[in-house]
Amino acid sequence: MDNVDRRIIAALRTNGRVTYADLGRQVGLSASAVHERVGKLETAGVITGYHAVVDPTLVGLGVTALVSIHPTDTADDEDVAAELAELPEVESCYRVAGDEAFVVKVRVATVDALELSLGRLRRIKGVARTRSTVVLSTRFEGRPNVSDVDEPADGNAG
Amino acid sequence: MDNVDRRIIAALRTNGRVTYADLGRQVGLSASAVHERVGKLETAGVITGYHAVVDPTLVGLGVTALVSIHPTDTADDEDVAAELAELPEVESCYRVAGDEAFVVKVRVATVDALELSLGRLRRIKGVARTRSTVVLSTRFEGRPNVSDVDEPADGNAG
DNA sequence: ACTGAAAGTCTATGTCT
DNA sequence: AGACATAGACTTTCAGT
Repeated sequence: MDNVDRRIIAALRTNGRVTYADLGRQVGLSASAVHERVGKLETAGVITGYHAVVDPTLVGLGVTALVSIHPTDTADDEDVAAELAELPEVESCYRVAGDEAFVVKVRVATVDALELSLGRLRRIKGVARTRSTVVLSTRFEGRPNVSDVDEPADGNAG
Repeated sequence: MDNVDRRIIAALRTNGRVTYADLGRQVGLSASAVHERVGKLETAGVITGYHAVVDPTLVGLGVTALVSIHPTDTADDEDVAAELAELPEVESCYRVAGDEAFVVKVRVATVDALELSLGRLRRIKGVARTRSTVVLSTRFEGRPNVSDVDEPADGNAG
């Protein structure tokens, strides 16, 4: 993982559909060299995928909520996580430190759908109670944190 | 927005680097037709971008925290949001209903860096206090919610 | 809105340095 | 690890329906 890799990653986080040829121009390598590096980054699990991002309101998912999930005394984390994964409206799922077991992000069409979803969440074995925070607006989301990538490539491959 | 569009979106959410030729095969259209549809979805703002997703631990960002930001009585939401946007470690920022003004997701390298980041957050004008929840593990994140897309295309363009 | 064709570009692989 | 060559695939545009 040298600076060239970091710049490739930054470029792909910014534009996941950039061509290898373009990437090569950006980092000063041939397309085939970039192709090889990206392949290795994918194989190594550094790059886990490429995804289109969609405006949720324009696809009928205008209601977002952050839901804290408090476990029962006898709850099994893995079982709870597995059941959360079954619910398509649960977009993200974090196991957290503190009173709650999980914090999940739920995305649904309407507040009615949110109510139904919360009902499903509460019915999961191991869930004692939930606490919902409705998102009024998403200022930004999933921004790439590309701190130290602006430097020129150093050429010293790792 | 017909079923074909929804299937195209679902495919691009799953694999943002899929080719138009492939997409065409998946939805039963020519590559040029798909190209045109995707262009329209982008122009309409339905598809807002394409991004590579990276394993945070493998790029030196192993510590994630969800931070509730409680405002002062005189806080200006927009100013606070603008200042949050300046901090690269703040990956997502939600304006929420309830006691807190914002919930943000912070991604940093170490707990020391988290402490520094929380200091920066608290120093923002309009921030009264913060409440941090450290993420122990991310079970899944940003999953596509593609509910009603498995049906065959109906061919009735909107 | 879609198809099909055509020109240019890119990918993916192999060889060589 | 990367450059270069290349065959096949893909993109992008345009005329036609």
